[in-house]
Amino acid sequence: MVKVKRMSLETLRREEILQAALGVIAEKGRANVTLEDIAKAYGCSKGGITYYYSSKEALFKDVFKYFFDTISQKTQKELDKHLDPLSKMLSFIWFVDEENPQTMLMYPLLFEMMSIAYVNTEYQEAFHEWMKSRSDTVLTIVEEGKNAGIFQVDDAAFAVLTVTAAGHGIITRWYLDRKTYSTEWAKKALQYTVIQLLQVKPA
Amino acid sequence: MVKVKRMSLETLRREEILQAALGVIAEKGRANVTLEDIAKAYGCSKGGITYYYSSKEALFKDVFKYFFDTISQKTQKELDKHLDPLSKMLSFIWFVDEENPQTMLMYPLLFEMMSIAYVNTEYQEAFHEWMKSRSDTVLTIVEEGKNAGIFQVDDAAFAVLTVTAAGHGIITRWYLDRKTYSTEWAKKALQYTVIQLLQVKPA
DNA sequence: TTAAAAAAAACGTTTGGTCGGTTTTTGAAA
DNA sequence: TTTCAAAAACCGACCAAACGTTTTTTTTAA
Repeated sequence: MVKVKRMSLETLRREEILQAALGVIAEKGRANVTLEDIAKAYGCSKGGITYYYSSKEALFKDVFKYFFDTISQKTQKELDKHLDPLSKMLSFIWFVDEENPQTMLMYPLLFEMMSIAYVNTEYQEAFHEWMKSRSDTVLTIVEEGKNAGIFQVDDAAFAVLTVTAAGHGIITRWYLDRKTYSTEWAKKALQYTVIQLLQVKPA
Repeated sequence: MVKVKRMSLETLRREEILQAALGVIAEKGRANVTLEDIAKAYGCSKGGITYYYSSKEALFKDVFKYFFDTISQKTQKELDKHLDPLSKMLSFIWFVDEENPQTMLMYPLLFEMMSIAYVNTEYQEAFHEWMKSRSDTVLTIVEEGKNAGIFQVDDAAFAVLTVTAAGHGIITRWYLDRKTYSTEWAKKALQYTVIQLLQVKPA
């Protein structure tokens, strides 16, 4: 971990605290989290937290930034494993992985994000930017597939928004109600929506 | 409003308070709502609220129950306007109606619901039951369409879960980021997902 | 007059932020 | 290498504000 050694102590501590906070939020729900909870989870006192974060709000903002960054990085990492557009589009099933605690932690944050966004313009704006950058990434893939004749859909931009939105709905329901929306279903559904909504050319 | 006259005063007051609470939640976000906010919105004192609701939690629970009921009723009402399965499936665009404040109020509640559900088993269970009943309703329609040869998808149960989940994602993104996910897009996307995911027979 | 309905006041708890103090680390001088 | 003062890191008691709930008081209506 050269990176860690290079970090200033402050940067390191802030990230450690932030990750602890994320865990506590995912466990108790944002509204029920106190500074003491976070301090306890991290293993320090309340003073230790306020030493690195001027306010709870500031800390939470950083948590959400971390949430965005983590998802973007993971997405990119999975995309880079594949070359052809169809495989890339199907790589998004990494979202459906019950065994990966890191991934599972992100869902509560997504829900909290949406709950804040509908009332707070700053978060709403952040959500908008996130969606935009995400769409751009996917659009490149879809257009490439369209040019290659793999995706036969007319309107690539429209299809991108639709297939990503559909994916959003699928993983949301999977996370919240795995009794009805099983893991098996979620994986198949993600695949099915890609095939049907991008109109993948039959083999 | 014969119904209202038949109600006991208590039932009436409870419903009025509940609706006021819903409005305040949608406006300020659940975590930031106090009893005084609700009292002010309703036009009474804090004591007036506690006279009819033993606790804030009890009131909020009723708000979410109201939320479920309202959506179910509205859904049924829209479904009843149509006879053929395809029209019925397309009737769900009532969700996308910026001009209907009643409808728009429901989105914040949906987001709050999900935020509570991931941490509270009681709400999680309620969400599950809601999804189940919703799926059953749609399954009837899809099977009818399948028998009539309108929907050519193989697995009706699978398709139902997928098309409803996709719809969930579409309306969610539409509500939260209308800059990227325009109203026009949302309506087209709902239609498109029905057609593609249920494999509607070409005319 | 009495009981229900509503308001007002009081109460007690929780919690985020502050701040003075304590411990630990750092780095330069001896 | 040791010493030691200054800075950084961290602790935790305390405070004030916010809030849900309970209790008391007032108003309304039958």
